[in-house]
Amino acid sequence: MTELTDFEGAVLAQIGHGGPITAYAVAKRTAASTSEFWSGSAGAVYPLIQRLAARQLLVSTEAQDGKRARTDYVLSAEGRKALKAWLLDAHRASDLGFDPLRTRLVHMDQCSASERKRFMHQVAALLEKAAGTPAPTDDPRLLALHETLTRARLEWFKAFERVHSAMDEPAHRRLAAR
Amino acid sequence: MTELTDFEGAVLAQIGHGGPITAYAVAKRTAASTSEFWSGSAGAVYPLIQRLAARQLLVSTEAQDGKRARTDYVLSAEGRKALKAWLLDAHRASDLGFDPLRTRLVHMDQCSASERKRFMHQVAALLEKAAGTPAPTDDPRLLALHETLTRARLEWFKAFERVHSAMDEPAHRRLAAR
DNA sequence: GGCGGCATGTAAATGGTTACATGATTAC
DNA sequence: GTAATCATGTAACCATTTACATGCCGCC
Repeated sequence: MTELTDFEGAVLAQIGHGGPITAYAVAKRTAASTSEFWSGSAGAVYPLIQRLAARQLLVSTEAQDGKRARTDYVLSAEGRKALKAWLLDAHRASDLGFDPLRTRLVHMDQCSASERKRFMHQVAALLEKAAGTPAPTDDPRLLALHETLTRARLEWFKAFERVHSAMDEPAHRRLAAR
Repeated sequence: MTELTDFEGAVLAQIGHGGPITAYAVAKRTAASTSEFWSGSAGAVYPLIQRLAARQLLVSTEAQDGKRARTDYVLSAEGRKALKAWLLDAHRASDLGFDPLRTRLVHMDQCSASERKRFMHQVAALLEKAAGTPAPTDDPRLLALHETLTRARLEWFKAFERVHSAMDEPAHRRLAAR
């Protein structure tokens, strides 16, 4: 069996936690998550869940809601095993992944000081806002995760800003400022 | 003109900084970056650069290295404009993006305490290692960015660990520990 | 009883990955 | 002089996105 992709793992984990659950509900929750990295579109989620079911990681049960057919999914034993292998993969977990902010900050030297200043201001405001907004959940663990994450992100950004702008100052100003 | 993807932006930025440069060099630098999110494979980079050139964001010049043909690229004026629009997009920049660690931590309740403990240990070790390894560059700004980032990531992880394990303790132990 | 939006999908386009191909160059 | 590796790609595959299709439900 080939390894789960990260999206497959995330969906499997959602089903493992919330199941029995429909593909529609998985899509909606994904779409509502704090990151915009996965859109949670039907076009992604329905085929993905069908693939997982074909691999026997999910078992489906047909149900009827009045006149509308519905398919509910839960993890199979195999599915739970695959989920754990994905979840507990420390090497994959500790990669940096993709951060649109980091990706841009690396190249900040390619714009003028005023452009940079304006950008840093805007970003700081958006990060502050994110840090002030609780996660869309009532699970205290997820709230804590989101809070520590957004706060750490903001602190990191500020630390970088300090270092970066310190480097902008010519040496004599840096000395004079002591 | 449609918006640049993040990978297109990152490649444009590399060319803007290092140009004139070949597709091969861009691919190699991408492959050597600290994140494994983009593989930097020829199959991704060559077509991407061809697309950017077709959109007139790059200008190419043919050169000869002994017997081997080579194509060098630099930004056009349009290309620099597009790069800045991508680079200074504060809204896209402040999204969380994709973090394989965050994606997993959200679901840590789905494994046993011992599995979780082992995982957290392994991850902590890997993050410590990353924080102790300087970025593969000699640009002091990038070094600083990488250092603040890896340190912040480690601090965030530890903060989460503290909160999470505090929640594991039954109330009387939490009180007794005062 | 018609209309907005809910629930369930499918189709085409896009963009990245792995794997392969091919000729030039370097190391031994 | 031949094996490894560099440099330049192309091809087949795969996952995700946007856009579309369709029938059901609740509401006015």
